[in-house]
Amino acid sequence: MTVKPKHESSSSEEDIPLKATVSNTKASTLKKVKKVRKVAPKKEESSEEEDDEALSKAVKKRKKVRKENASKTKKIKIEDAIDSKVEKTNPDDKSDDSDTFRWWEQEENGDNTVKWVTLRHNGVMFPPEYVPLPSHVKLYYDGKPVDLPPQAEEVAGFFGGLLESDHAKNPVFQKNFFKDFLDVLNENGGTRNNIEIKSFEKCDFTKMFEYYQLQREEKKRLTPQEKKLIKLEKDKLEEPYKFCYLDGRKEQVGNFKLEPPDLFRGRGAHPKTGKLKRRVYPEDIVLNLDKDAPIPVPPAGHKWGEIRHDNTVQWLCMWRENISNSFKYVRLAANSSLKGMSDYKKFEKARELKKYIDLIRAEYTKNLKSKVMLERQISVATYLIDVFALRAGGEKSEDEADTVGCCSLRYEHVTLKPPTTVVFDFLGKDSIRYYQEVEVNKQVFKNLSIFKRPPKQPGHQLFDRLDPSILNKHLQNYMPGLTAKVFRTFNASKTMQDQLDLIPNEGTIAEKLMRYNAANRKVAILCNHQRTVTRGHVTSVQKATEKIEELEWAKIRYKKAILQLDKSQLKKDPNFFREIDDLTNEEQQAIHKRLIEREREKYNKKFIRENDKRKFENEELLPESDLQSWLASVDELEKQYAEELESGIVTVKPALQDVDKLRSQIEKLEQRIATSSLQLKDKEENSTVALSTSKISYIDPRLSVAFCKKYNVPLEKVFTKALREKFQWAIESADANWRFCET
DNA sequence: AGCCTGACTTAGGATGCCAACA
DNA sequence: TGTTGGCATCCTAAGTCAGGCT
Repeated sequence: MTVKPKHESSSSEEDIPLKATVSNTKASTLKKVKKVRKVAPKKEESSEEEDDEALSKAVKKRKKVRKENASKTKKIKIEDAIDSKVEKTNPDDKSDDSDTFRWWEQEENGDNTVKWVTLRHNGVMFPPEYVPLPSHVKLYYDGKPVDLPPQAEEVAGFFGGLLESDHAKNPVFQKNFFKDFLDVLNENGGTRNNIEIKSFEKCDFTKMFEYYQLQREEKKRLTPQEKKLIKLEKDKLEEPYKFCYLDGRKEQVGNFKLEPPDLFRGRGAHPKTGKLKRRVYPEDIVLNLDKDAPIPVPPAGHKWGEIRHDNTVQWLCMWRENISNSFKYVRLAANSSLKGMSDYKKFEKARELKKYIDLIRAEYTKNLKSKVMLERQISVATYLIDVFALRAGGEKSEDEADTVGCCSLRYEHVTLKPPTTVVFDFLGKDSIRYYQEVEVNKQVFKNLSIFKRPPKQPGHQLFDRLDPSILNKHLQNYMPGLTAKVFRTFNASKTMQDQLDLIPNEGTIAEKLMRYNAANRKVAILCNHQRTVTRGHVTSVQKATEKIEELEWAKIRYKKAILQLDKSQLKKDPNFFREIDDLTNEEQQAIHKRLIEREREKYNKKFIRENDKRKFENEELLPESDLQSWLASVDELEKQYAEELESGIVTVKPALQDVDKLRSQIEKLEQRIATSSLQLKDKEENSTVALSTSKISYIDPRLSVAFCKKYNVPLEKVFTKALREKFQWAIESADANWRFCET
């Protein structure tokens, strides 16, 4: 799992003398960490109340809406209706290439507010209804099988499915799950065989877990044809929801599937993790379509919550979720024109920053010494956002994970080491740790120490005068539309461009690609884009390390062999033999053991496989003696190695009893060691860095397009199919000389 | 003027698939 | 010829930020 250090704040508080007067920070004005939310007092407490309130509100609204819309709903077969309405420009052409709306070739249209004129779609795809488990699969309580009502069984099953995951071991997750589970159980009349469930500890979900495992395996075992058939079926069901018509053009919908009910999997130390995310019904859903659009037919026996005709937004459907009472949307896919246009605008905005960045940097550097505390804070914050690509850092409520960004940094997140070293250590978005020990501008250092002066202490806001909206308002003074996040985009793309500029236009495609990825990695590190190490990472690193050790061992062994043939070599080239005693006896022994072990395994496997094959083909089986003789040869080798270790004299194949031959073997081994080491290093460095996020969101795609054109690298080597679709606008508009900004 | 909601982008983990490899 | 590891895709959580409301 990701590192989540709640490290002690080392209080290395140097009192830095300061010339400029700073407005006094009274303890009373300090924002406390855990600010009591500034919401209406009732909202505070119990989640049941909250849910009830939200529910009844929603119900009222729904009723109102239903009344309003009752007359509107026409029962038309929606698909036909949509298709008949659409005048296709090229009716027979199925290739989506010519279907695509090349908005980037159009005159730029300044109006942002109206997103479409017509919008038609089939609503959202509902998840299947719950299918109760077979009667032999049950939750056990205190050793006894429990008869649960299906609604409660479903919730128990959610937990059962996660049994071996970290979530299920998290006490907060358990507690939240158990409470919601009991609620559902009680709402549905309790257990049906009079077992009273009281304690989580007495619940045994293993039967459920095993059942899901079994199902999964069965699914895997299906023949390719069966799998294909199932997929075909699935595609057919999804088809109507995959596309919508936006201004008459067929466009892909992104998340056309409703989120199924589940246990909420909050990230980091989320207080609500494990709570039941309840099933969403048509009555919960608001549809957004144009006024004349046919209304999709809701599932039988149901009605839509509301029909809206708001062409200033880009969503198709929306509903409120019950975990934090916020909205979820069905929206267009990444390859759609609307998404493409906003993406384009995002990067153009970032490029525009280039025109102002020098001035902004000069000003914040100057204002680091401002007499006004707020200005100092703005300057330091802007500096941190600009130099270290921090996020804005809005305030969070108590029922979310405790994570911070720039403006919400607290005393304990920043450690100062004079003269100018700063250690950042905090949990950012998604509870990803940001840990950096960096050198900062002298005045920034001074200011940070002022921001940390008593009476401030751990828990207090570093920037007590600042929040993202103040900061953003300040930034707008420089450039319209400038906000904190623009700096991240700007610096990421700028970094990428600078890094790509350093790559020589030579070598193989593989080499160029490696360098492209190295540039990408620089950006990812700047943005602190991390990933958890994959399941097999530790073992695979170990394997690779052992492999290198073995190559080293083989190399040393050959060097010894050379000396056995010709002692005078040592004098001629002592450096070459320097490493000859590098491996201790224990290390050699360990290597021997691995090599021997592997040999044995190899023969054992070979024997089994060979006989399996023969059995299948009705041939005579190999006698056990064959295996024994193979293994005997391994025993022989083992003995040989042991003797070598004892005597220090190595035995090499007769063919290699020659100094020159040995030398050329050694050279080959050295090559292999070099490549393997490089690969290992790459693997290690990449194990915690996620390259994809910056590629998808921060690096102007035109940089990659220009790189590919200029360096003759096929585009599909750097952009997956999905990315090529998403960035079609960039692919078609950037040439080999395109620049993000002048350097 | 601050607060909160709504709508949008950005994010890492889970899952599924395919190709490289033994 | 099955395994495995790496990558693409799917999924949805978690941010940012504007604007409307009190």
